[in-house]
Amino acid sequence: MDKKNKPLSKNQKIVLDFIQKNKKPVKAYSILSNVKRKGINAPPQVYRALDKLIEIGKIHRVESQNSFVACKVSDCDTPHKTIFSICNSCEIVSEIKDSKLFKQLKDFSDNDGIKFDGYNLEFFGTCKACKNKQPESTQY
Amino acid sequence: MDKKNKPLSKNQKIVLDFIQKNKKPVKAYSILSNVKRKGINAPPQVYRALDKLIEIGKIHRVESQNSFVACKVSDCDTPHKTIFSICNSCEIVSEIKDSKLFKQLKDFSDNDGIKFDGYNLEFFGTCKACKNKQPESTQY
DNA sequence: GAGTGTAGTGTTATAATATAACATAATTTG
DNA sequence: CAAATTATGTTATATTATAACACTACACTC
Repeated sequence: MDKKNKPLSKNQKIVLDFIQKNKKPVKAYSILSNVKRKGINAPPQVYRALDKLIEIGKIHRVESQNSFVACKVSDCDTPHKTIFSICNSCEIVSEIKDSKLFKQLKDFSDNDGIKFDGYNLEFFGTCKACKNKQPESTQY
Repeated sequence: MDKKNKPLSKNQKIVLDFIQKNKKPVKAYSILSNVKRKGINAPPQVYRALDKLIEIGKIHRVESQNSFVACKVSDCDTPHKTIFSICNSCEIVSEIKDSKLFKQLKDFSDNDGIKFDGYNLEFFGTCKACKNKQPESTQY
């Protein structure tokens, strides 16, 4: 159950390192080309590491971008309980921590009374920085 | 502004028809192979139709599956305001209508006070039918 | 109704994302 | 240490999506 405390393998470390260095989400093939000099040669090596890192909650997949981002939530040891905001303009992705929303999503059940194991929520909009850059746009 | 009332083009109709016939989300290349006899020959023709249908809210993209599903919400004329439940076992996708959750997501703003233009929420779990099929699994 | 703009179509080629399959090595774990 | 599990390395290929270009259909207006 303490998957997250298990030491990472060599390739997993290399891939995680690279993702953590980046502010923005990174693509699988961008990872690949950037870690080639560390001995990772082919896509499967990257994807395997990604799968494992996702499984233990160290990174998340940004579904709408096919990209990967390091988890910013300290106690997040599971996948699929994620809330992101994504800027349509600069594509910056932020992980949202909102305990009210967390709780709501965790407790949500559908019409059949089914509760869910996980969720992924992605908000789309224009981030503060990008809004300031384009004051001429019809904001209101 | 009444994009949704504009008549669909030939290819848009063909693609929408096929998607609406299917209970489950369909993949782009599955659409392609199924509408070849209607004169759609190549991926770009499918993807263009999909893009437009998404834009006018007739269909939605299920991000975690790279698949497409017809909109079940009658007055949904915009993309990116979607809530789905997805069964991990049978991959059935249902569009969730929950006015409380709708409102919450619509009104949500982040720490910067930024409101968002849209969102996509996907819940993952096991649907009722699949739970009944596997009563031996550790449910509780 | 000729000119112009916009949206749609058809086609070829290719880019970008992801996995199958197989052989081998390293590491737990009973 | 034997067995089982996990990770690695590699080649090939599957899947998903778009670029680029030529052409057509229709709507609008002058």
